[in-house]
Amino acid sequence: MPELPEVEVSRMGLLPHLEGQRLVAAIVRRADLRLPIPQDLHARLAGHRLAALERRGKYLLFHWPTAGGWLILHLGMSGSLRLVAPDAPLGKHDHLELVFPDTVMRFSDPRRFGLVTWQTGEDAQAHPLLAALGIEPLTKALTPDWLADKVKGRKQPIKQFLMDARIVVGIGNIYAAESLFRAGISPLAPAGSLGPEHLRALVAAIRETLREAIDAGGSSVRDYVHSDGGAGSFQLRCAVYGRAGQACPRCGTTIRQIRQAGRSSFYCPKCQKPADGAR
DNA sequence: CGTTACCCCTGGAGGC
DNA sequence: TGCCTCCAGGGGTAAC
Repeated sequence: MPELPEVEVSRMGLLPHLEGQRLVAAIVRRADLRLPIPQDLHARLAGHRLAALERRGKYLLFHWPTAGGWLILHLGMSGSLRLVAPDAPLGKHDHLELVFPDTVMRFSDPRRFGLVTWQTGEDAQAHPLLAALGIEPLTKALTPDWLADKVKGRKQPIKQFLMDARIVVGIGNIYAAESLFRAGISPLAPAGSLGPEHLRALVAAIRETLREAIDAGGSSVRDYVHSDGGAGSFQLRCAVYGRAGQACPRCGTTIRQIRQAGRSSFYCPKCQKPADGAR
């Protein structure tokens, strides 16, 4: 479920409840995720205040300055975070609990592709998993010119290129599909084949798609906290993703599903042209 | 170097 | 009801 917008919505939902709170206990229920959850989290963090909750790509960064570092969390494919009452029944896949005086944050992740780790020091980005990450798509770093330089000579299909976190972070399978639809570009188009017009449209499309998804989630943050459903309780209406066989909302042509690098892609063969001819 | 294939894991959906 | 297969919004690593 979680791409950049879902992670950002999680961050926004947690922030007002957790920022400045003193940790009472950290309880590891099951440690064997993609990386083992450190067993010494409680010893490290108990009694310390959470000073900030930031996001880098799809990673959430919990800053504990007085404990000397950052708790880094990734939701993987199936992870979610909830705030619950201390006596709420424990879920089958609740692997980590951060207990605060008034609430408990629970990290649930059925598939265990997520991770929790610790980075000592002032700079969370120094962690090996973060050090090589690409730019944030919602900052001014993402421009058509910057993208033009990156796609130069690349034959890789633009869909896979967009999902490469070493280039741009946060764009997963859904928002890659939706952004390309909005920009009128085929997911099959070689990245290097896109001209200035396409790149301008693509940059705008990525920004709008992610921003709208965050706004859609933000409006239901209240549902996210203290309820079931987690950060997935909001859903941006998709134009093409998951809509194979249905009519394109723009032109009515049947939406097509293909497979690229092992992932499903959805697109309108009429609205989304291979390279030239898109608008 | 760029790009693809495979792997980690559980659960839900659909066919038989 | 059960068993089987396929699929899932991530991403690191090995291999071509």
